[in-house]
Amino acid sequence: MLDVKFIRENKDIVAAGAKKKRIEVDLDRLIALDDKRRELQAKIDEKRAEQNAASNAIATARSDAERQEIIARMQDVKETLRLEEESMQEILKEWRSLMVQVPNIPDISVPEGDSDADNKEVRRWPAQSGVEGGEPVKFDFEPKSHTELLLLHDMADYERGAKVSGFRGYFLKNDGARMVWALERFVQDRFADKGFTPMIVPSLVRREAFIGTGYLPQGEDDLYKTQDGEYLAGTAEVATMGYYMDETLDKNDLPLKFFSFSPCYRREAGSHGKDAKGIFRIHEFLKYEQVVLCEASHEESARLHEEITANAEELLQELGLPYRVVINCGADLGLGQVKKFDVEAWMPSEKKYRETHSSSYFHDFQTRRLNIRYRGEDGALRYAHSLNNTALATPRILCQIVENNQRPDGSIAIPKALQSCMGKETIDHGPGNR
RNA sequence: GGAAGGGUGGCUGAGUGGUCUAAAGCGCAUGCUUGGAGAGCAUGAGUCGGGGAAACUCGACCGCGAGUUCGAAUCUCGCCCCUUCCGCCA
Repeated sequence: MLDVKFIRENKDIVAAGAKKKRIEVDLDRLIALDDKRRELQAKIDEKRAEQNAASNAIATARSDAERQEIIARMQDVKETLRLEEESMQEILKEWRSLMVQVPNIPDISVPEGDSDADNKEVRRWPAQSGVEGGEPVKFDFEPKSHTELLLLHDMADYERGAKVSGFRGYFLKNDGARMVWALERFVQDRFADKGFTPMIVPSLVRREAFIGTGYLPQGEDDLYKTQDGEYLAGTAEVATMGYYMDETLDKNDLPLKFFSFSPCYRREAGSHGKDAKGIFRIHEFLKYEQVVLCEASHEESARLHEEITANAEELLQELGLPYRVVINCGADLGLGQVKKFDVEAWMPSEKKYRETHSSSYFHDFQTRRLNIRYRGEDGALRYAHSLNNTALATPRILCQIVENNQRPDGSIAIPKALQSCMGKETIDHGPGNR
C-alpha cells in the first residue's frame, strides 16, 4: 500500500508505474474519494468537538433544566453525526478497496514488457556458457527429461501421487526422497553463518498477513482456504512477514534476516496445461525462503537485494547448475514489488532456463500494510523496508539436478555438495532404486 | 469440543455511565544534586489524522467490530486472542 498523500502528490508517477505493470487503477476516482473523505472527516471532527464540550457542560450543569436543554439540543447533533458517519462508511469502503489495488512503483531499471517473455537477461553462469540461445551444457546424446529420469530411477511416483492426492500429486521415493533431505541439509549448512535467523514458520495463516504481504485481496483464486477461514500459504514469506506485524522494531537490530522454512501450497489456478507432468509445478512443496527487513532506504534495499540474489547464485554454482539471472519486466512484477530478479537454471530437455529462485524488494509497501515500523535516529517512526528471495525450493530443483547430471546410460552423477549426505556419488539402477 | 476467568499506555495495575484530559507503582528521558554513580527532588514523555510558519489546537485510539445513550474504557451483541480446568491427540 502506498501513502495516500504520496498518491495525491505524485499521481503521474503512480499512474506511470501502474501502466508499466499493466495494472488498471482509477486514480482520479481514488483522489476524488479522498477529497470527500477528508472533507467529511473535518465535519465529523467538528461535531465530535461539539459533543465533547456539551458533555462537559452537562456534567457540570447547575440545574436539571439546564441539563435537559443541552441534551435536547445535542439530539439534533447526534442525528446529523449519524448520517455523516454513515456516508463516511460508504466512502471508506470504496476508498479502501481502491487503495489496496494501487501498485507499488517499479524501479527505473525495470524493463517495459507485457509478459515474462519480455524479461531481460542480466548475466549467466558459467559466463562463457554460449551466446544468447546457445546451450550451456552439450550432450552427445538425447537428454532425458526430469520426468523420465525420476521415473526411471524410481525416485518419484506420479500415478500413485494422482491416485492419492489428485492432479499434480506426487510421491518422492528412494533417492528422490534422499536427495530432498540432502538438499535441505545442504541449504541449512550454507545459511548457517550468513547472519540469517533460521525459522520454521506456519503455512496455515490468517487473512491479515496475506493482505499485508499483498497476496490478498487480489489472489483469492491462487490460495487454498480452510473451513475455518485461514489460508494455506504458498511461501514462508507470508508468515515470516506477519511475525512482526503491528510491532516497532529496534533500529539496531536491522537488517533482520530470516531463513524460513515451510511447506507451501499453491492452487496453480489458471496453470492447467502448463508443466502438467512431473514435479516442476505442483500444489504442495517445501521451500526455504530468505526474508529481510531493513531500514527505510532505497540504497539499503538495493544492496540487500543484490546480497540475497547472490546467496541463491552461490547455491546453484556449488550444485554445478548453469543458470541465468533475469530482471523481470513491468508486467511480470507483483503488485507490491519494486524490482525482481528471477534466477533460472538450465533445463536440458526443454533447452530453456527455468525458474528456481525469485528475488524481489518492496520498499515499505508490505510493512505499511503490516504496520511494521522502527524508530529512526531523529526519533520519528518509519515503515521498514522488506525483501525476499527463495533460498531453495524442493522438489523443483531436482528437475534441473537430474537433467544436468545425467549420463548416456541413464545414470545420474550426484553433485559433490550432496554426496556425503546421500552416501554415494551416483544414482544408477541398484539396490534401493529398483 | 465443553466450562470458567481475562484482554487498559514500555511493563504491573486501578477504573462498572459524565472534568477519564485514564489513578498509582515500576521503568524511561532531561535537569538539579554528586568527585562519579545511586538515592532524593523537579520536569517531561504515546500513536494516527485534520488545521497552523510556529507556539499551539481539534479529533480518534482502553483486543476488533457493531449497538444503546445527549455522553461508553465502563452497559448490550458478535468476533479474535490469552489463561486455567475437562475431553481428544502426534
